[in-house]
Amino acid sequence: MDLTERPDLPFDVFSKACPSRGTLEHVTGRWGGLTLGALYEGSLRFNELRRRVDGVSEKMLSQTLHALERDGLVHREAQPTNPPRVDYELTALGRGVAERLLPLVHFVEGNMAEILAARERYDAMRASGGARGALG
Amino acid sequence: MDLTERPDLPFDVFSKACPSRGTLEHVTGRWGGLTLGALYEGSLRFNELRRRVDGVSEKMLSQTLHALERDGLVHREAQPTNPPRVDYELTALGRGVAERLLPLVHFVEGNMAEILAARERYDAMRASGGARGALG
DNA sequence: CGGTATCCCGGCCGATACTG
DNA sequence: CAGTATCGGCCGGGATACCG
Repeated sequence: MDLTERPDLPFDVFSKACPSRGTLEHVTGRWGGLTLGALYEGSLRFNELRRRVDGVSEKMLSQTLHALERDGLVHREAQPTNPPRVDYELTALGRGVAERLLPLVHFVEGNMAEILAARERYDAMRASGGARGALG
Repeated sequence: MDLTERPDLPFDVFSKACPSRGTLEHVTGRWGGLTLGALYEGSLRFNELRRRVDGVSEKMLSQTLHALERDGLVHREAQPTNPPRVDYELTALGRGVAERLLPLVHFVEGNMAEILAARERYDAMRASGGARGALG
C-alpha cells in the first residue's frame, strides 16, 4: 500500500486552517490518547478512568472527556442515581480512532529500547563535541 | 485481532513514569506528526519542509527535528557546501512510526465531516440548555 | 540556505477548595 | 461519586533579530 497517496478529500491536515489538526490534537494529546486507549478496553466510570490513566488530574480528565465527547468519539451515560453513576464508552467513531492509535502506541512501546539507545548516542555525540564520525 | 492484549513489555504507556509518553508526544505533538508525514513522502530540505508543514515557524520546526533526530526517527544529512544543504529523511524506525501514524491521520481527515457534525450537535445541546433528548 | 538567540504572551496543567 | 471554580506556575510556541 502507498500511504503517500492521499484521497481527494475536502480536508488536508497539511493545510494550516484544517480543522482535523484540532481533533488530532485532542486524540493524540497528552491525555487524549491514553483516555481512548483505556476506554478501548471497555466502558469505565470517571474515577476508574482516573486511576487507569496514571497521573491525570480531575480537571484534565474532565476537560479531555469533554473534548472527546464533543468530537463524537466518546459517549457519556449518566444515571440520575444517588450517588451518581456516569459511564464513559467509545462511539463507533471513537473505536475507529482507537484502532488506529493503539498500533502506534504499541509500536513506540515495543521499540522504546532502540529509541532510548538513539538518544544516548545523540547526547554522547553532542557532549563529545561534534558531528564527526566514529573515527573522531 | 485483539488490541487490548498487551504484550509483556518493560514499557507501559499507562504508567506515569513511562518514557514512551515523551516520544509519543514528540511523534503526535502539534508539529511532530506533520513533520513525519511530510518526510514519509521523501527526503526534504529544511525550507521545503517548512513550506510543506503549513504554519510551522523556523523555531518549532528546528526544535521538532531535533527531538525526532534524538529519538532516532529522523536522519539529518548535512553537506558542507556553500550555500549549505541539509537533507532530512526518515530512519527505518521513523518509517515504522509514520506507517502507523498516517492511517490515524487519514481516518480523522476522512471522518472530519462527521466529527464537525458531532460538535454542532454537542454545542446546540448545551446552548439549548441541557441533557434532555430530542423531545425536549 | 539553514539555522540560533531573545523576548514575551496565552493557555496547559497541577493544586486546592467547593458543590450536588 | 462526579464533577466545577479558581489560582498560579511553567512552558509551548509565535515574532523578531541575528549568524555562518
